[in-house]
Amino acid sequence: MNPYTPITESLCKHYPEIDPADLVYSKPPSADLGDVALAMFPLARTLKSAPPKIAAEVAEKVDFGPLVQEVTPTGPYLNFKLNRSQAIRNIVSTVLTEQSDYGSSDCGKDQRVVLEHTSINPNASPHVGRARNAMIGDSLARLLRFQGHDVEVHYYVNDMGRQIGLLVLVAEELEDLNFEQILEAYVEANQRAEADPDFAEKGYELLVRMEEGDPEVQRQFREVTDLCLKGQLAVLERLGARYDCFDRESKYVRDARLEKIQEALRAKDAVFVDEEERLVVDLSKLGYPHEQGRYFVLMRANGSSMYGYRDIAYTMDKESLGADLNIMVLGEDHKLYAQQLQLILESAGHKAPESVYYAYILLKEGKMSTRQGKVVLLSDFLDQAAALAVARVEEQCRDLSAEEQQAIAEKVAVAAIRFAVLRVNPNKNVIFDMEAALSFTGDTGPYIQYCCARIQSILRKAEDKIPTTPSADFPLEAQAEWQVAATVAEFEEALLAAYEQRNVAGIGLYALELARQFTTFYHECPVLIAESEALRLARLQLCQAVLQTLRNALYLLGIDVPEQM
RNA sequence: GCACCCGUAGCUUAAUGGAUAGAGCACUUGGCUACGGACCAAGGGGUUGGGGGUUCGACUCCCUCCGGGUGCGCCA
Repeated sequence: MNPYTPITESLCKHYPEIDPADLVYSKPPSADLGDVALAMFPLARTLKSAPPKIAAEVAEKVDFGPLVQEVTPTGPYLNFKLNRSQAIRNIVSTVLTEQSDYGSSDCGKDQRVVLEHTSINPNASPHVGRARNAMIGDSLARLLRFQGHDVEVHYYVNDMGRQIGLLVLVAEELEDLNFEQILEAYVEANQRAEADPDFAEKGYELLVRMEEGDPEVQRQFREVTDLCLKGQLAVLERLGARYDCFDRESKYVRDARLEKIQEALRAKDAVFVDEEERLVVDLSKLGYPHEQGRYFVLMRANGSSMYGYRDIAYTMDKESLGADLNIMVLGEDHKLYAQQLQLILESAGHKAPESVYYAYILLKEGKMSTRQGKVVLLSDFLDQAAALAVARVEEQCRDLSAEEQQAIAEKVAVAAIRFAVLRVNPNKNVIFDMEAALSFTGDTGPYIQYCCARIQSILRKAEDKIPTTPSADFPLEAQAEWQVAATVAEFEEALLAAYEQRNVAGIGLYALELARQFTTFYHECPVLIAESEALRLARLQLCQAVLQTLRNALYLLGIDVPEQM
């Protein structure tokens, strides 16, 4: 919602040539300048005049109606002092009416989306680095749905390939393999393959038999990957990530569509068998401009397929679902690979999906390393965070059962990790600081949850049924009241930016800002013991509106709001 | 070597090319007879990696150098 539309309308009425999209409202740098500011720069071209001149002229000539109490031109800016009571009333009323839809601009209406994310290799317990994909993907799915899209979330299960072959070999030697042992088994398998060429060769042989359809080998692959996937999903489930479809890579080994791709490549003379008998694509024939990354191997000499070959079939399969948007979340290490895949698909007249990239999560000590044990496992983090949180909850929510306390602690733990990861722009490396992520103070998910808990505490104590329509007598005009309401009004714009940029980081920063504004209001403006009944009710409604907005924002980040904590 | 991403306060980070670069952590000082102190108020701390350029105006765009991340023919 935009509470400033009356201003826009007045301006456009006086200057019909103005494009309303050029009117961008912002907060003035200092509160005594006014309640809302409007920059004149974008109007300079259409009105053929200098911004400061425009500001002065507009302030003198345009009648802005009852919402605006005062207009002051300040250089190239126009600063408005508003009838705050009226403006806040409009904002609160909108939120209380739209409730859990508040903030949606419904821009994805009637559009279907296929979104693939997470797709962790089934060989180990997910660490927080891998989980960045799941958190970004899951939040993106929530945002797309919130904006009206019909979203289908896909998870590609890499249930074959050399790594699984080696894992099967190690698994054979163990009595009963469980999920916890797989991380170790995987490391061991790789070390052995490096040291012992025969062992490595056995892995490749297993792969060939798998692709040829040997039922026993297929059973073994299935057993190992199922075990891994099940364990991984249990951890991802704690994060709140949900998937609609699991697509197994092994399904795409002998896909008929790959023949068509080969034909198209041959027609452009872009595929050849190299000196080591591999089937290779020469991407330079498809317009790839560099020497590095020019070759893309489809099949090994022994006839088994490479990952990319199967992925071509999988990508076409997703394309055939006919969605309006086809999006995948990828680590930045896949950038070149995705570009290569795109060239191949487009050469055969297919459309590659839109990629959303994210950079790696690093530790303060440097890169995460499985072999050196320098990883933070997601489950370990959640366990530690929940243990810390439950100690606090036991103190502060004594009337609750142990189960309820544990459930709250788990929500706090998830908020801590999801917020710590999602608030950073995805193209930047996240420096993951275990201590900071476990502290729950400052710019954190639990801080926002705490703000919500306080609001709910007020609402509980008020015991009023809060009407969704604010009364005509709505005496909110204090600075803190205005600031928090104005921030509430910015929600839709923040979500639209997140949607367009496919970047949910802004939602986290927005929620943080709103929570901070509310806390200032909370300390300055007593609600339950306000001077008048009208003021008390208006403030309760403002509280309700802030809570609703924070809930909606946190929902998009996959963070639950506990009633108490 | 080539390509892509990043570099902002001691640390972690924010800013559709626009007003005085905004927060959190840490540090200093103050605030609980409380609508919940997982909090608030105030303070110190910045040549936005270096150097050029474009622009009325650059953290933002272009060039270059330095530093970090990522990728570059039988891993997935």
